[in-house]
Amino acid sequence: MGRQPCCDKVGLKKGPWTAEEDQKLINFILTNGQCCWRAVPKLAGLLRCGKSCRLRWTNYLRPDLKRGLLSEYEEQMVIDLHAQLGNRWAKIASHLPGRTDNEIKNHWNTHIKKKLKKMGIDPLTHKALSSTTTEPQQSQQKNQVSKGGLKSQAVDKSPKEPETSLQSTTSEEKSMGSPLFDPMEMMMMMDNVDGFCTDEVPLIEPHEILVPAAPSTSSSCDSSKLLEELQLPDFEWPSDCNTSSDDNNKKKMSLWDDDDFNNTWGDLLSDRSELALDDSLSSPLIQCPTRMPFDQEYSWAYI
DNA sequence: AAAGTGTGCAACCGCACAGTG
DNA sequence: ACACTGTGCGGTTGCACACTT
Repeated sequence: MGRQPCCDKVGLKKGPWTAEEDQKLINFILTNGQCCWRAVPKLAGLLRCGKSCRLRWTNYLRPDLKRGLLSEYEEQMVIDLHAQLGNRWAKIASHLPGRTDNEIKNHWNTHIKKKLKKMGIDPLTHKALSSTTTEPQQSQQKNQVSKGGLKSQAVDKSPKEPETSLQSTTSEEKSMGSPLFDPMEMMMMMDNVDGFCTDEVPLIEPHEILVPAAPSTSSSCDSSKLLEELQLPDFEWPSDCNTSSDDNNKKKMSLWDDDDFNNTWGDLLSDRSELALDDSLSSPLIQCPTRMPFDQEYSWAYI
């Protein structure tokens, strides 16, 4: 049985989102919270399909996203989780607050894969490359299931596991390999704090979207603050984004320049008045130094 | 400086699952 | 049980930018 397209594609815009579209989507979600995605484009005045709106929001506009390259710690976590879970990016992402499956998937394909190969490790099996050529690729079979197969095979045929962090990690998964650290333990700890797993992210209501009253006096890319708030264990972030050896990273991290950040939300909030937003929305927003992921190009300059 | 090539990432596509009537 | 809708997920693509020649 063929599925109907998620939306009528006639007349719908595709390709990169414009600043204006972003603004519309943000304003809509700030006003209404996340609701039925199919209805979002219509209600928000966007010529996009709902799916595209959801993707844009979850991968780029969501206020709880971190930006910038993954830290070494996060990278190691991804590698380890991948060894256990395979290409279940969403699940992996659920263990890395502020990271999206798309981001992790991209990072895996562009960075980690190469890194592992360079180290002589097969990124599919997580075993030494020399040994993978002769051994039956159990791990690969488990992890690298053809399109759509992942869900239809053992992984998700079992009764739906509670998607709560590593609680869903099966004993079988746990028995596989020997992680460099114990993500289970890590996740248990994380679950005990106010952090979240993307699996568990509730629908965001307008009053739940938090906006910083003022940027931190330190560099806004000082993720350690955020980590402190989350009370994550022994999470070492670069104290300054300039410590990154990667110029590209520097550039991206600098997108979180205090000024930009301040202007971003300040402008947004001032703009929102034009949309006749409920004033009650404004005050609770000014609460928490949550970061918004807008990049240089957009940086709300259009506001 | 220009052309060619490589890289990274945002976005799209299509499938599967869950929920509902 | 079935049809249908909405959503989530993973794979893939295309483009912009960086780098090299």
